[in-house]
Amino acid sequence: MSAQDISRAALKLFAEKGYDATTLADIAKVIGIKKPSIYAHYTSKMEIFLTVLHDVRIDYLQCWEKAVRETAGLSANEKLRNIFLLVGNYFFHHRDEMYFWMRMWMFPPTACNEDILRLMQDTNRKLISRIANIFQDGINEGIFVNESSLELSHAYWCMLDGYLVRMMCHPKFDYDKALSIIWKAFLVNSLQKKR
Amino acid sequence: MSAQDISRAALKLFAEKGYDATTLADIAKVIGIKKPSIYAHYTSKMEIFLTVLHDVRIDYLQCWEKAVRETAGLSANEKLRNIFLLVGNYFFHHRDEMYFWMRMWMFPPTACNEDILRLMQDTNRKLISRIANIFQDGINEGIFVNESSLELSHAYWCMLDGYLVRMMCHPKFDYDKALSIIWKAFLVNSLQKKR
DNA sequence: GTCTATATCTAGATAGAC
DNA sequence: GTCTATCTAGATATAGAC
Repeated sequence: MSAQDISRAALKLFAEKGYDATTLADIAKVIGIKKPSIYAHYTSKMEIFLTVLHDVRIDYLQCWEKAVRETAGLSANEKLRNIFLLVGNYFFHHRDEMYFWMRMWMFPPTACNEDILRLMQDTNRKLISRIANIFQDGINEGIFVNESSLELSHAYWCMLDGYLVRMMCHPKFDYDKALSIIWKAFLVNSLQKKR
Repeated sequence: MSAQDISRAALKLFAEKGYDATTLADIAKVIGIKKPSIYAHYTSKMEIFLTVLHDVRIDYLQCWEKAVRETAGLSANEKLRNIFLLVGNYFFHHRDEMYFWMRMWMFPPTACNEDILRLMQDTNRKLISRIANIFQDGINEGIFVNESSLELSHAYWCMLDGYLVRMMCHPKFDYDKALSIIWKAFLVNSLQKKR
């Protein structure tokens, strides 16, 4: 039994039920040990949570690095479309991470201190900037209409967050078909300059 | 002291901290009574929650009725834009209701039974249908491209949910400016038939 | 590292006086 | 309707044996 076995089980439970509703007994039961044994690996419940958060955050950021790398040669428009697709696909195949991340982002446990909340804000702000920069490139190249790139990024993130919300709350909905329509509705035509 | 004083205080706390992290002592303290006095008005914590949920749901649905009524004479395109605006505006001025509703929608308390979860699903499904019907009208009138109206509604709801997520998580962002850009990005041009 | 036993605390809920 | 006092259950966390 390793610390990682515990954090993996904890991720699943924190994602499903949230921090407050998950007990150490729940976690212990999943991996087949008793509650006090957890303290041989972690000093507190919060330490488990922070470990999970750290891991989920790192993986999520790596997904972004990968997405940016893979779309490096594309036009601004295609970059945006493919990053949307890659990030959406990442969470589609990492449901626990999605639930955990979104829960933490929107409704963090009250036990979290200011530093952790700030980390979440900073992390998301940086990702918003990344998208804004791509929009700015597109504007500079004359592909997009000249709007504030930050506001455009927020519009993009509305779509992305909304898409994740639908993945979480409408498990049956046809996410592939929806994705193509969402993208068609959002960006394919509307923000591009008329020629 | 009335049952409504209690449910009002509970709404605020449930919205901020969630069901699990809110204690009856918290609620009692806000309205200046002791914990056991609550039981003169409610039989359990869950009953308070269900009362709050009922009230928030009714108000939210009334907001929709009003939005539909006020946009009755408009074109499909203008209907969609104005409903988005009216619903967004409602939650902008009813922050507690927004946090409560979104929290319940995405991450309901584990103590909620199946009936309650189904009620949430049904409520949201109906609202999605409403938007789909407006899209269908627009398609029939030749205003919109001929895509599945249900999928178009999901795209619309991505924007709306994403917009609410930003209201919750980016309290400082300029929601008016964002709204106009979001709408421009989303629907003004892209789904309308080229003439 | 894992266990049993236990300490400590806090929650929801009840009893009964006023 | 509100209070004090209390019950009961379940939570995090610790002590100490193996």
